[in-house]
Amino acid sequence: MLKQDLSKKYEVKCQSCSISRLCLPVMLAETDIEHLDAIVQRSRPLRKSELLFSDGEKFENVYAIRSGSLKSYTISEDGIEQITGFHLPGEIVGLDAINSGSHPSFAKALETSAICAIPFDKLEELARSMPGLQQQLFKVMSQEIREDQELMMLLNKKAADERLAAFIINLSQRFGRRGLSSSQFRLTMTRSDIGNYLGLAVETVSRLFTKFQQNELIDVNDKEVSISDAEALSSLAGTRCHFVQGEK
Amino acid sequence: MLKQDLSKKYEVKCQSCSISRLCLPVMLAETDIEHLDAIVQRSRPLRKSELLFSDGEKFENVYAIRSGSLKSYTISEDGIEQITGFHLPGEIVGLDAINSGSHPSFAKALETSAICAIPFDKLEELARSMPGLQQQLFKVMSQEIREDQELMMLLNKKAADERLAAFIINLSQRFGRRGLSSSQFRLTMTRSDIGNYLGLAVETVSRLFTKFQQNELIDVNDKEVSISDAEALSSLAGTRCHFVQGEK
DNA sequence: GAAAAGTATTGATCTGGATCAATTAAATGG
DNA sequence: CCATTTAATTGATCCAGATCAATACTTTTC
Repeated sequence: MLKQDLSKKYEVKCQSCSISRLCLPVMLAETDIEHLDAIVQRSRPLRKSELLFSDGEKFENVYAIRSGSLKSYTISEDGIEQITGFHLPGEIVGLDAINSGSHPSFAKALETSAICAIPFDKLEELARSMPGLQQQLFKVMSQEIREDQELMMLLNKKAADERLAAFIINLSQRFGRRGLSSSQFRLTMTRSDIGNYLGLAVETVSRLFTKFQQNELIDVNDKEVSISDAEALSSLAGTRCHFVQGEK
Repeated sequence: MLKQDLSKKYEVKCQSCSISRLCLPVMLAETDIEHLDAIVQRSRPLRKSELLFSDGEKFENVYAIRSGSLKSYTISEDGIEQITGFHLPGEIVGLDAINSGSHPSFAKALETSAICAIPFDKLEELARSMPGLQQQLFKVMSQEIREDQELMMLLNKKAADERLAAFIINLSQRFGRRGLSSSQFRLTMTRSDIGNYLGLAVETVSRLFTKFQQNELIDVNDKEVSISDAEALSSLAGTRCHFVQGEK
């Protein structure tokens, strides 16, 4: 590869980014996307286990995921890790830092991941002149609030198997929306991560994967999952499949 | 009271509102507050158990609480209620509806409560010309996201007594910030509401109140709570060594 | 102001999932 | 490549808190 290519290697413009329709530009006109693109900073991809930001770090950017996946988590005073979310391409990470001015959580790559850093002060300024961008920012944050409410229901009111089923269905839908198979995918997080997120012990998660397999709901081979009976899994999850079928 | 007074009865302007420093106007100049005040709609207070909005209702306003308290909650398909938050004066309710355009939750008054309705389209428009207001909106939403993360930690990783202690400490701090006593206050929600919110059975909540009283952490008389040992209660809410026995 | 409905407390019992323990499998790194 | 660490599975045991049950108290309604 030529030298000049290296410096441009990660320069996928918003205009040509494959997941822009799931990301901040979703509501923007072509010319507006260019303005957004102009403030976006791209750097070399994060490798597995590398941190995007840490608790206590000064808040300067929010981050859009272009490819790969991350987990975000907090660590309490007594050193206990709590995973607060898994993030896929098109999603915005770091919004929890706006209020205090410093990140209250960590974000770590679960696999090699390409990230766009967006300086928040510039984004705010841009949002003032671009109604569609302001709206999209409000929507993204609103959605995160709503999703946390659903998660609260999951953690407070659902049994272990319902939680795991909901988790798998949720991942499936999110993969589907990104143009990937919603019936077959690779888990980039460990069983322990899943348990941590869902408030279950690793052993319970492992046993449930085995049980789901025995009941022919899914076919699981280590990290590789394929959904055999989406209907039954959804009904166990207790969530209506609000996306009409037709995805492969 | 004279007739013309009735029509003006609830017209407490933002400029003279006692909790404006905790509400949206916090970062605004006097003239900006006037603009905000101009779009705020006030009506007769909600009485106990009246709904501010319901799941499925078209999203038009966000709401600022002037006095009283509310709970917000979702109801799953199988009819199970999940309380997602309790709201005090100065807090903004309804932000979870921005994304979908319709409310995904209910908000119900826990006592007689004065509410300001703020048309969101007008608020968005105003935010474009008022950087401080846009910033405050982002901050309020960011804070809600961060608080939900903390709650997730509480629900996933903490024992029943730690959850209730954290809940009481949290309420105490919020009352304090509103110029009320942080050591003595009235719970406006039922034991059942508290249990629902914290993922505990009513019986467990009731038993814990009794136990906290016996251990002289609090003094509780039905809805009236006074904190006797804030130090101990805080430490219970935060860190706790799982190996130490000694409680009977 | 009596009846009904909702709220709170306390005791007895039961159980889902945590914890402990052991083994196997898969990454990681020197 | 082998060695070490980390991840996953499966079995056995245990317990925090749910559930069931009974009573009392408090608020609402007619």
